[in-house]
Amino acid sequence: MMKTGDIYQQILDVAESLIQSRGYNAFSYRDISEWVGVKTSSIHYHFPTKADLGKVVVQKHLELLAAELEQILNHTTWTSRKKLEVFIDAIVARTYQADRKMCLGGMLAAEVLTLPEPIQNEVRAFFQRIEEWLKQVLKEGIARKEFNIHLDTKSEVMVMLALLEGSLLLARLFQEEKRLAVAKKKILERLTR
Amino acid sequence: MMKTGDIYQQILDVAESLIQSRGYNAFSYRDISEWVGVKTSSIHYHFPTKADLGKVVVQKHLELLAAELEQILNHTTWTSRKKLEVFIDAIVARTYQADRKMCLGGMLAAEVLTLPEPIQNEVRAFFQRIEEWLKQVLKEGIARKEFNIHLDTKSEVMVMLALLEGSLLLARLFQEEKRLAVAKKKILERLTR
DNA sequence: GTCTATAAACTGATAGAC
DNA sequence: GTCTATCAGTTTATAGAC
Repeated sequence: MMKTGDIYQQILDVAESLIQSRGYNAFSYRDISEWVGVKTSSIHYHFPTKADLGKVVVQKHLELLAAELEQILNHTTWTSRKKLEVFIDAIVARTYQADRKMCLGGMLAAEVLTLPEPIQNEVRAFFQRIEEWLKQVLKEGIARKEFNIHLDTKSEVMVMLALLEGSLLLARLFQEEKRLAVAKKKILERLTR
Repeated sequence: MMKTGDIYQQILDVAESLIQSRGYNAFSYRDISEWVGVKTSSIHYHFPTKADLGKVVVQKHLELLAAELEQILNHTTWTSRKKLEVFIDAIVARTYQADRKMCLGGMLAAEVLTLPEPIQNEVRAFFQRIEEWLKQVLKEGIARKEFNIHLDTKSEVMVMLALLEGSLLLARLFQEEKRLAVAKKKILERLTR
């Protein structure tokens, strides 16, 4: 027995999963139709165009992640380092460890030149939010003298994110989770030197 | 006036360009047809299936890159650091600086779960070759006491490549070439500390 | 080697019955 | 809200004439 709105959510979940594993250009309403068990016309009822669907997928994905990031920040007893560790673990858990999925944002970033503009904008918003959060944690760690005072937070955040995304891409290609462990270690090492 | 085999090469060039900007799943024989000026059936004459075409694109791309890497290595008067710089510049020149293209291997790595197996294997071979080369340069630099003796070359190579790929992805998304400059700087910094 | 013609499958999308 | 039926356009691919 399913409650109202359940199909709507199921469509979003399947679409998110398909984008993370196959990409925006490699999934169709038919795929979703088969996974959810409704006809493609029903999907169009909830999401008139594929661009609409894609946009909502990224929005909801960001909403959930942002809430999780907020929670991490609120753990006042955690060190800044611990917060970064939990963040990285959270990302890996919903990507590589979840059926070798890629980061939603990273996948769409690769396809960016083919995406409808509204989706492009959501993808940028996604990474901007993550970078803001990382910057906040870095500054906190510096203020607490936990991290190196001479860190350039702006470029340090860029490096952390790029290293994480690149490692997700390559770990998936080679099926080597070790690459993610290395990335995590090196990201954390950079901060205390 | 065009010599024999020219169409063959043109098809490869256009396909390579389309994959780097749009991805394997977002280009069609029709696209190539329009760019090259031949019918799609003529493309099938040269490359019976799309998988064949994709595979040859990656093979040739790797061949050219490998030759360039070989040449870099042969500059006996260059420092190891200089060799790495030239390598990074070469990658950026044929990606971001060439119409915001993505790295061919990186793009295909994102789509890996949707690719025909022969292409998947070529993509892995592509990155394996790059990593071998990087390892060689690192070891050379260490032997010359140019780089830190305590470097773990295996994981250091992973970090360099992941950071480069992630930066290409994000620089493209935000149209910020600065991200590539930062990546280059940080990659080189890691080696002498 | 390139063309015309054609096929069969798939795509995102709409109209209208229930 | 979901369905059936249908659309026009696209995709990869083949057969056969030139």
